[in-house]
Amino acid sequence: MTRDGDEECCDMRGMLGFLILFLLSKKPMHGQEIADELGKRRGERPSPGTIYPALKSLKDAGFLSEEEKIGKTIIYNLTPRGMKAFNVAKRRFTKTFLGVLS
Amino acid sequence: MTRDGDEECCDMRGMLGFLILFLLSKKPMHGQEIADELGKRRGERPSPGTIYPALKSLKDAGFLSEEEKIGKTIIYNLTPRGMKAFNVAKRRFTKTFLGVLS
DNA sequence: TTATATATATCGGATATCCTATATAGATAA
DNA sequence: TTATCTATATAGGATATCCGATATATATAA
Repeated sequence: MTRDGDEECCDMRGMLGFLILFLLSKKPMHGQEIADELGKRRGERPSPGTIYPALKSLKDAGFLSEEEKIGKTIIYNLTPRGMKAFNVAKRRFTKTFLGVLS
Repeated sequence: MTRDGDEECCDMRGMLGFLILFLLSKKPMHGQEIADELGKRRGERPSPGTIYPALKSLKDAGFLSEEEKIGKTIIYNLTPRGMKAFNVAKRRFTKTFLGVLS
């Protein structure tokens, strides 16, 4: 149910990996923590079926390491390689969206 | 050919419509002009098969109007509705990526 | 006129992205 | 022990997104 001023546009898919790298560049977090933070930011919380495959994919790429494991809870951290990848992506992001944030 | 520090990550798909609305919120432009600007920003210029369907989709949604037509060149403009949609999306963008820039 | 360059248009499909549904395992409470 | 909650895991599939190939029309140059 969308009112007249609330036209939907631009669902901003494709940014999930970037956002995960960004969040982990601030501090190590576990999956649910990341999902919570994304929920606050985007207004929509990614489901387990979204967040865990994304984490696995980033881990397989060598961007994340499992820093600590408490029971079932896995705390992820950026690897040096992940940090580099994020910095490259951030530069691109900055250039691409220059001027959007007034 | 990617060197070690240039690990690819996060291709930022899904932002094309948003970027088009952003560019047109600055000034009316035609398709190739938009493609040029995106090429400069992202480092990759969208092909005709990418940009024109995107423009059509935004036009069909009522976000764009054809301001002027010179020969084959169509200059697009945001409609009031497109402006509203962009502002909503921008608010979401800002909240989502808070802290990423610097 | 003919050739070339530019701008737009669209189909069909490859791929990426994400979600639903489901499952498993550890922690904790009853 | 049993039940419940939380965190993680993954298959399968729906959808979105984009690109290559191709076509058309206009303007311009030779």
